[in-house]
Parts: sequence; C-alpha cells; structure tokens
Amino acid sequence: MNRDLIFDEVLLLLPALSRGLGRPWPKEMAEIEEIVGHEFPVEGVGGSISVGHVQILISLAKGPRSVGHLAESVGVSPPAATQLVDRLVEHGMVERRPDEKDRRVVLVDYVPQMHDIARRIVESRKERLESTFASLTDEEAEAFLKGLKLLAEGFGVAFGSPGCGEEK
Amino acid sequence: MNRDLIFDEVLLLLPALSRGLGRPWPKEMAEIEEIVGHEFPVEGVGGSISVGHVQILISLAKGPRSVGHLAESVGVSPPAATQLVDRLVEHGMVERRPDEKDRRVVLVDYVPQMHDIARRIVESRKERLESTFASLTDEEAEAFLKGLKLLAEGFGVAFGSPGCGEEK
DNA sequence: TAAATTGTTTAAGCAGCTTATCTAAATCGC
DNA sequence: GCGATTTAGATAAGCTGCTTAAACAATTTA
Repeated sequence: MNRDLIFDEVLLLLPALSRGLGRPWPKEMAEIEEIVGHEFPVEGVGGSISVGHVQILISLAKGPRSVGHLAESVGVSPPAATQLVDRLVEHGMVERRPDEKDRRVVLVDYVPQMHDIARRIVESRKERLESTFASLTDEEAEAFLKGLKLLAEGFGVAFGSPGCGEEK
Repeated sequence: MNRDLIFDEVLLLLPALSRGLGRPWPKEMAEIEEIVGHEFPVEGVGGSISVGHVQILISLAKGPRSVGHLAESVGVSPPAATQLVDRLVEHGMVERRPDEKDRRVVLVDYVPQMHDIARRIVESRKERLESTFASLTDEEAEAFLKGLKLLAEGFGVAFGSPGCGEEK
C-alpha cells in the first residue's frame, strides 16, 4: 500500500477518532453503571461520567493525588480539574481530604469501596482494547503504539500518564 | 515488548490524544491564518476555526455537498453542521446555494478563491502528518493505519470520510 | 389535493473548557 | 515574629460545540 494513501486515510480517520474517543462511550458507561451499581447503587452515574472522569479514576490508581497534580496529569486547567473532581465526589466515587503536610493542598482519593471498582473499570477498558486489537500481531501492535507516541509528541499532547510528574 | 504493556500505554495515550487532537491546534491555526491571510485577509480566523470546520473544508474537496451530507460525513447532528457552516460562511470561506433539483437542500461549496486554499490546507495537514511519522517504516505506518481502523470500528466511530455516502 | 416525509434552520439547554478573580495557607526577607 | 510574595484550590463569568425538540418549507405519496 502506498505510503501516501496511508496518510490520506490517517488524515481522515484522526478527526473522526478524536470525536469518537472524546465522547462518553455508551458501552463503557453501561459497564461502569453495572460495576458501580452492584457495589453501591449511585443514581444517575450513566451518561454523566466522561473521558476526563475516567482519566482521573485511572490516575488515582497509583494513590491519592492533589487536584493540581490531577489537572496536570489529565491535561486541563486547575478549575477544570476541580470541576471533574466535584462530579466524582457527587457520585460518591472519590473524596477530598486535606493534606496534613501542606494544608493548602487537597488530596483526592477513591472512596474506600471504589478501590476495587476503579481497578475493574481500568481492567474492563483494557479488555475492550485487547479485543479491539485482537487481530493485530504483536509487531503491529507495537508499531501502532509507536505511531500513537509520535502523534502525541507531534501534537504537543500533554502526556496524561498517571505516573507523570510524580514529584515536580 | 510485552503485549500487555503495549495496551497499558495505549490506554493512557488515547484520552490524552483525544483531547489533543480535538482542540484547535495552534500551529495549524497559524498556518491557516498565513495561507488564508495571503489570499484575502479574513479577520480573526485564527482561534475560531476548529476540527469540525477543517473536516468540512476537507469534505468539500470533492465538490459541493448538502448540509445533511456534511453532517453525516463529519459525524454530527444536522443542527451542528448548520452551525459549522455558518461559521465558515462568516469567514468567507464557503457559501450556501440552493440545490436546483431539490429546493429543500442547501448546497455548500467553497467560495471561488477558496478552492486552492482548501487544497493547500489539506496538503499542509498531510505534510505535518508525514513529518510526524517520518521515522516510521512503511510496514509500521501500515500497521498504524490498521490499528486506527480497528479503533474506529471498535468505538463505533462515524467514518468521516468525505467520500462516504456518495449517494445513499 | 391532503397527508406524510425530508432537509434545513431556530431555539433552548447542557457539558467541558478557558481566563480572571478570590481566599487560605505557606514561605521568604528582614 | 511580622508583612509581602507565592502557591493551591475554588468560584465566577463566558465561550464553544454539541444535543434534542420544534418550526418551516419543499417534495413525495396516496
């Protein structure tokens, strides 16, 4: 396949994907609803949790994080992070707690029962990913990741790794 | 590299990319500004044109399209398409014209001078893409496209190809 | 020709983001 | 120790892009 044609297709696919990935993904919402619903029924979770919220849930997997840290990690402004956390608190998924060492910072952490749920949400995401890419060989999967990284780099994407900025 | 680790990274990269790709890309805006500015100075184009607008400009490369067609092609609702077209009309980039054969439909087309400009915008996008992926071998590039397609499929993304739905 | 359908626009509303501003706590300098 | 600066977070106001519901005009169907 001609390299030029490849990029033609990529060019067309990217905006569509950006849209697709960026909106609350009904299938996943249903899953989260189901997972959360079993543990402690939170009304109206479905439809009201979005990419940013999931990113935060993933970020918290490595332990409590400050709001500022989350903002950086997710790649949004601090007020936006406040807002995302607000929503998660409303849903009873995370809680705020003052940092003992610096009472300016607010630490965000899973609500106790959420630890396991968050793990499962991440896992379910990964499973979906695995099944989506089932037909890819290992080499292809690796090439895909490589491309993704280049893209992120090229587009100046704030790397939203939960591990990033461990301590700045 | 372990397949599991690959998907871990992909999992983290996707939301960040979705954000990054989804917002008006400063570098590109500057380029468009420059391109458009040379032809006919349109005030305030920079910052006010977004992914959807570019998608429409790309879609129109194959000829005039109805609003409904554009909506489908971009993957948004008809009112949203109307809005996107509105903005482009404001900027003097496209124009509306009633369809002779069916006076319900409104055809959208480039303003005459835009033909060349739109071509260059698309080209500049592709060039940036090519340079971003310069370090990829042909095989890797192909694998990347394959992955992208799987992703789009898996996420139920409306394929935003301008060629889609040529006639339904 | 009346009724239903189709294509577009208008209206209302929401989610998510931004910047600017404010408050509280910590740190620096003397 | 005490005032001035810095830092973390929250609040406010405003914008953009999207959605659904409703309105309207033109076409097709019966």
